[in-house]
Amino acid sequence: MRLTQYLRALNALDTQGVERTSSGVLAEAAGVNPAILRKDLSLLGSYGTRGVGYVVRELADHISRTLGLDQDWRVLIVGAGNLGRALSGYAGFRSRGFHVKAMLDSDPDLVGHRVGELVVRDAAELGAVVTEQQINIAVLAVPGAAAQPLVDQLADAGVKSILSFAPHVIRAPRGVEVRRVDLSTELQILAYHAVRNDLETGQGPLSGLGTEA
Amino acid sequence: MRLTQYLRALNALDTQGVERTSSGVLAEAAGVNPAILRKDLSLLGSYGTRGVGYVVRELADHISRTLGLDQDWRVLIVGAGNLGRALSGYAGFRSRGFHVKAMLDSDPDLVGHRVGELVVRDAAELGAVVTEQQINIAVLAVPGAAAQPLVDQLADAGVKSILSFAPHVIRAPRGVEVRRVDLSTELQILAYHAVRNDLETGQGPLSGLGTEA
DNA sequence: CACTGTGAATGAGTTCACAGCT
DNA sequence: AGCTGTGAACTCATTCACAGTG
Repeated sequence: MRLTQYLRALNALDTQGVERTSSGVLAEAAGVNPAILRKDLSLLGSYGTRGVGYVVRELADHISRTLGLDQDWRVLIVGAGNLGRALSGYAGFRSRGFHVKAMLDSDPDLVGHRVGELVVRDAAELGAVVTEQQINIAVLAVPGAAAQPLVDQLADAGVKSILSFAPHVIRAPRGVEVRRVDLSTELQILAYHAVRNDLETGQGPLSGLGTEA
Repeated sequence: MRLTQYLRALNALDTQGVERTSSGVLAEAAGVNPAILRKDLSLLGSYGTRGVGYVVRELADHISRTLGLDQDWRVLIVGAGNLGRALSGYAGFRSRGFHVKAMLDSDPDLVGHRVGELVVRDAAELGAVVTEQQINIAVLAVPGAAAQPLVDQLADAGVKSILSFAPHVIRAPRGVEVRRVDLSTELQILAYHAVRNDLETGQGPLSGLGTEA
């Protein structure tokens, strides 16, 4: 999503005290082509001023609202392993309106332990926790095989947005958005490119193949 | 990269004792269209048998080689915070040929501490560590602002593949592949979709906008 | 005869280029 | 004069549909 990049660039400009900017400058900062930036923004309904450009603060606010960053997101982390714990403390979340409200694990040895300000609760309580904490986003930091059942349970509990770190293809129930981040896959893609570059120096016959994870 | 998904699906089939498969079955398992799967595989030079299908093990090996998973990847993790530590212990890495060989941090309080089997070393030693440990992939788990200088240093040291978790747009030096995983961005994209679905139920006027992070 | 490999058709997303405001 | 907003051209990826083959 390019909007997030624009927002970052705008915030950077804002901190620097810049009040107005143009598609050229902003596109440069966000690392994209000016034309597509203008198209995105116009599509978004945002009004720049012809001959002048965009008002930084105004545009930033507008994008923030569009991204839903003005509302509070209540996050549940499932899996209290290393990754889950790292995520719960991740600074970038809080500052953008994402609040980690609860943490679950199925391992009895972990249940009851403190992680930061949270106490790990039993995965069996999933439904109750979602309701009680009014969770609207879940993050799965669990082994691959555990992911699908959890997604189904979360969907039943009414969670419509899930970010999964499990290395498994997931069937998302209707109306539920699942995004996957697979760390091994990211490294594999790097490895793949490294091999290609070493062997062929440049574009071999294999291009495309969906560069996305 | 779809190859990684095919490989996962193939390995799953292999463990189940399945010896042969078809583009239909495999595509289903990988969650893609059979046509593109065949196109990918043919492009890759792999030979299936018309009227029969693909030999699971053979194809899996072939893809593994193409992805460079038969060679050893020596990984350096920069940043020994929560995320860095979680990554260093991530089980999915080792099993796919990625070996974390060293860990750096610039915080003197962390330098010298053990993390798993590693001892955290000073970020100032970056060049030396890369050479000595023959690092070929680096993972950045550092605050946003620190990323760009580190990428430049890594590039100078000869590292050509970098995975960054820093929330910053990065200028990749020539010949260096940088992939970014931005956790906040992932959540923002989810939040964005959640808002859209709530308000408009379905495809509003805003589609496209580069669904990739 | 079933299933691969692939040219041709479609479609999505990006870039160009310029008309239209301010 | 300068910069946005946008139709039209283009590029790249995906899907269709079928000829070719074991």
